[in-house]
Amino acid sequence: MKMVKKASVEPSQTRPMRADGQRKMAALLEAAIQVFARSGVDAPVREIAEAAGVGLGTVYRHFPQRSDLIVAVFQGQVKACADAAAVIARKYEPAEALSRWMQRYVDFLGTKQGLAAALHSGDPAYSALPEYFDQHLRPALNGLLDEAVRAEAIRSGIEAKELLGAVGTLCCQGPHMDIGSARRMVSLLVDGMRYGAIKQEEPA
Amino acid sequence: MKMVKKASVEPSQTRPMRADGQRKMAALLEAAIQVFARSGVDAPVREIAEAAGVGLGTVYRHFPQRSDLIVAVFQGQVKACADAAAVIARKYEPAEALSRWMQRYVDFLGTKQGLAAALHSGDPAYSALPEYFDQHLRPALNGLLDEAVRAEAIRSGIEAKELLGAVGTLCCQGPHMDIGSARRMVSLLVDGMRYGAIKQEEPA
DNA sequence: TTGCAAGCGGAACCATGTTCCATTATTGTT
DNA sequence: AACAATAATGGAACATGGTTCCGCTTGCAA
Repeated sequence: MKMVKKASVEPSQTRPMRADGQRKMAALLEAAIQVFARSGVDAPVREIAEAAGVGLGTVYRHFPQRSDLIVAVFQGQVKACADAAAVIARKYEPAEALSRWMQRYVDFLGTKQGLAAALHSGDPAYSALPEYFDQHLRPALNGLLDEAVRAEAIRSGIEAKELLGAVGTLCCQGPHMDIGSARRMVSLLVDGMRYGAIKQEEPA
Repeated sequence: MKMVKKASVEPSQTRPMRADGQRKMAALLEAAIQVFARSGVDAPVREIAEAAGVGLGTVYRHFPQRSDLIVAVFQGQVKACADAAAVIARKYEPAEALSRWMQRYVDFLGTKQGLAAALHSGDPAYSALPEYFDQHLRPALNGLLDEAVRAEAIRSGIEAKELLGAVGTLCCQGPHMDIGSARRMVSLLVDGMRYGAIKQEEPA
């Protein structure tokens, strides 16, 4: 059992991807990044295939579901967003940290045309997305939430999953996608949590 | 110039709709109500046509855009929701009235599978919806908002349109559409407005 | 060099929204 | 009552976009 070098994505216990396969996959990822940025995450698959100089079948071979492609493209940024929580928590007091991280998440979603919408579409083609996001972001948010509650800066009893979902929906105001509006509404949401805090602070 | 009886929808300054036309239109509306309730507002047009025992062409003759059909089906309920604002305002203090009306709106949107999503989809087929909703609901909400601000129960500077949009998005959590979650998040939003009020009340 | 499984391309299929037009039905007029 | 004008109908046809399928090609190990 020789361990040949593995491609970034490989089924365990099996041979590594063929060289040309890896090449196409990389081209696909590259193209998807471009196309998603230009036309949003709901760009036609054909468009991505063409941009990558690849057949449709090849797209589906590497990314059986549309959402697999999206996850592949954004996983780095999702992780970065999750990691930002700890950094922010170190710099600010709990409630402020929570607020800032929420805005950080808004900034991420808000600049990916169609991502937020896809996240909540319920379209089976995107089914893997909510799971992926929740799995990675919930722990991060939960940490911030716990600290803020412990500091009595916000009310308790808020579900991270619910909050995450709310931010996601607030970021999908159609195509006009006014990120400023999303930011204001999320800010209102955070203030709502402060309103029920044990220690009632003076609002700015 | 004899005023013949007019169909519910008729271009001004023109002959009334033919008798069979009115019949089909009524059947269509009837069927749409059923189908929307059963399969959501994004049900295939063909399904509605079939349910009404009508050809596809007939659907598009009476409702050139998909959204026209939706508006026709829900206009009564939208108006009722708008009218509820005045009633509620008479019964409760300003902030409470605002809160209750917002929940009223959530209840409306939340029980119409897919309506909230359509409202924010940006899909040109639904383009008339946001306009219609905004036009009818904004004045209602503005009244409540003004009173609450005047009573110094909430902060000022909140845009009714933005708030309406936010509630709409919060109501489209995919198909699972947990109305409880939407209610909690909207409640948080309202509390957020209270947090910035001049007179800071004691939270419950 | 050669055999074969991995990988490829894109035609074909399905679902859905929308348009078009030959056919049918209603209605005011004669 | 018969007719002409035209409103209204139904559904085939077109467009778009996701997904599947399969015969051909190619990298790789023997």
